[in-house]
Amino acid sequence: MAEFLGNSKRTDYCGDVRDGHIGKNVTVMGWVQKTRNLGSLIFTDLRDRTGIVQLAYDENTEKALFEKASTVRSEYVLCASGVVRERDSKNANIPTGNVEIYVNELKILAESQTPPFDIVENCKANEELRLKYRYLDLRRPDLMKNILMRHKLAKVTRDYFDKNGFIEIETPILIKSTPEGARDYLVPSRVHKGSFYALPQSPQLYKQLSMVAGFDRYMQIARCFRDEDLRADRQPEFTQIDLEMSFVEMEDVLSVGEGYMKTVFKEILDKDITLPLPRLTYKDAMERFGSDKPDIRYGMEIVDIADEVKDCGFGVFTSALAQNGAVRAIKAENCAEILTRKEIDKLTEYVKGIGAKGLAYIRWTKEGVSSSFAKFMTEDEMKGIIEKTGAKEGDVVFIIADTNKNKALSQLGALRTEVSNRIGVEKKGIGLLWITEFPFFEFDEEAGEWVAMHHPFTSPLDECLEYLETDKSKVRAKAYDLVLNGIELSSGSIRITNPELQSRIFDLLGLSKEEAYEKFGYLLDAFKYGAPPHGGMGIGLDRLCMQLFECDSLRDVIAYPKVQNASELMTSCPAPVDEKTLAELGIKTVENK
RNA sequence: GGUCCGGUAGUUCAGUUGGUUAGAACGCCAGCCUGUCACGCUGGAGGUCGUGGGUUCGAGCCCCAUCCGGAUCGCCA
Repeated sequence: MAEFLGNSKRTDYCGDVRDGHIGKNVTVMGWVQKTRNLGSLIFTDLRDRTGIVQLAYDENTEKALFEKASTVRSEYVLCASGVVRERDSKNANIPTGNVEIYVNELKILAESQTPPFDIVENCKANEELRLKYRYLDLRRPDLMKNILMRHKLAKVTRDYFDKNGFIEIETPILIKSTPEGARDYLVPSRVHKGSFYALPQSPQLYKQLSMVAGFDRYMQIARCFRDEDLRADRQPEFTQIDLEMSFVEMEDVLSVGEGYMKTVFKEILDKDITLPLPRLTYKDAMERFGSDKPDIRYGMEIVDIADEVKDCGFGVFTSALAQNGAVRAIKAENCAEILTRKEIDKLTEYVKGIGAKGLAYIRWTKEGVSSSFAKFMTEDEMKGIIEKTGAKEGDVVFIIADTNKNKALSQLGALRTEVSNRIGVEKKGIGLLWITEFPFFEFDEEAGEWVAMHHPFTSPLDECLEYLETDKSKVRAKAYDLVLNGIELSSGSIRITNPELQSRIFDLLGLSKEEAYEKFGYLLDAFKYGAPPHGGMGIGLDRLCMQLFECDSLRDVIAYPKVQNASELMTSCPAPVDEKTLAELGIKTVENK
């Protein structure tokens, strides 16, 4: 039977009891990790968010108390008072292992059913089950630690930006839908039937308006929402460290951004990173790594072998080159034994899955060189490829040819990641860098038109303005991403504040004056009243945690995450609502087919 | 929307070519136990093999459908 807390007050957290407490009376509260009943001796490990301390009872313990202690089971909530004493036999494995609490008063504050899985570090239980009982999952030390560290990161973040003159401003959660980019989550309006609010994909326009207002430097730890399919590193609601600065150019924003990263790595991991961070232009990143978010902790860079194969007998290569395409290679070192024919076949399937026409390879084992295309090549041509890629015995070279150079590059980029994971390439250090000079436009093949790669308020580079109307492929933007270990951590840009340039851009994106005004009129109006030059960025807090705490999934750093179909298993949301509620909102139910 | 992987005791898993009563470990329950900390020893309970069909003399195993979870492509300005 559970007891009342009464006048009991905690004197110490479990994990804090140390040698210095010996001889003192303490009161601790927490959950039972484990009891070990030896007959006339009982030991109970009591856990709270700080750690574990051992409670002890022996033959001198009052009989009723001893009886009570023997009824205690896992996950019972206890309030235990007693004298801290040195242990007879110490446990070097835990920080409190020198001492124990010799209990003289015990309250069972709550009993517990046997939990559906063990509340232990590295719990092997299925994630589905753990998510259903998320409150128990969070009790586990590793997940508890992640959430506590996340708190610390948020504190470090606010401190850093406060020190640098940023003001935290809360922007609305119910906003106007701007159907650009990702799908919006919509909220029906009861008062305005048939009209909807949207949940923000980011506070983008509000932070720009805050610059017009004159706050000069804004930041917010902002919740953002996107109604798109989930991934291990994508949740439908996520948190951004959102910031915007006035009277700045790109260098100023990057400087604040990398100063923040340095502070974070120091404060959270006690690691030093060197500034300024390395930079790659988008073009170079694509040429070298086939990705705009390259993991630079390992090599395996892309090599152009066009010169080596341009006159060879292999039609796949020559025809790609003849049509202005590309033939590029990557070299995976010391993995010819791991990457058997069968493994290479799997990789071929993989690249075909992402649109490649095929995968050529050279595999150099102790037995010699084997290759999918050697029969079309002269010995010198093969030698040329091997020399150009620097391959040696034990290596495998992969080659992709495509009539579209960018496709070949991005396919090799994806292959590079896939191969590095499969062969377990060593990834050393912290792969933190800026990617700059993103293209302003990208060609949407399906729609057959140029669309904005970033958002339409991104400023083109000054020297690219002349190409706006003449050659969209040449226009680069004042847009920059921060990449950490192969994931996009942050994205930002300098914004357009010149109304004429803005309408030129809308025009080029096929947005009429009326449409533009309908969608963003309030921003365009605001810019008529003195808009300072400004720019900023948004840093993915969840992704940052994921990297800092070395987790494989965002779900490990978000207290209450959603699963792949965007539902939450603990509360079973989303859920239907009753007809009356829907009627109030002016919504008719549609039979779901 | 596509592709792939998984679902057997509370948990993690094993389960041969389709063949007698579906096993192990941990956990749980009971008893014993004076220094445990993965306590130990003895005994016990615990299963709609995700669900629904089908094939078969016979299905955990084969086939179809479906649900749930994961990875990934599309998607994510």
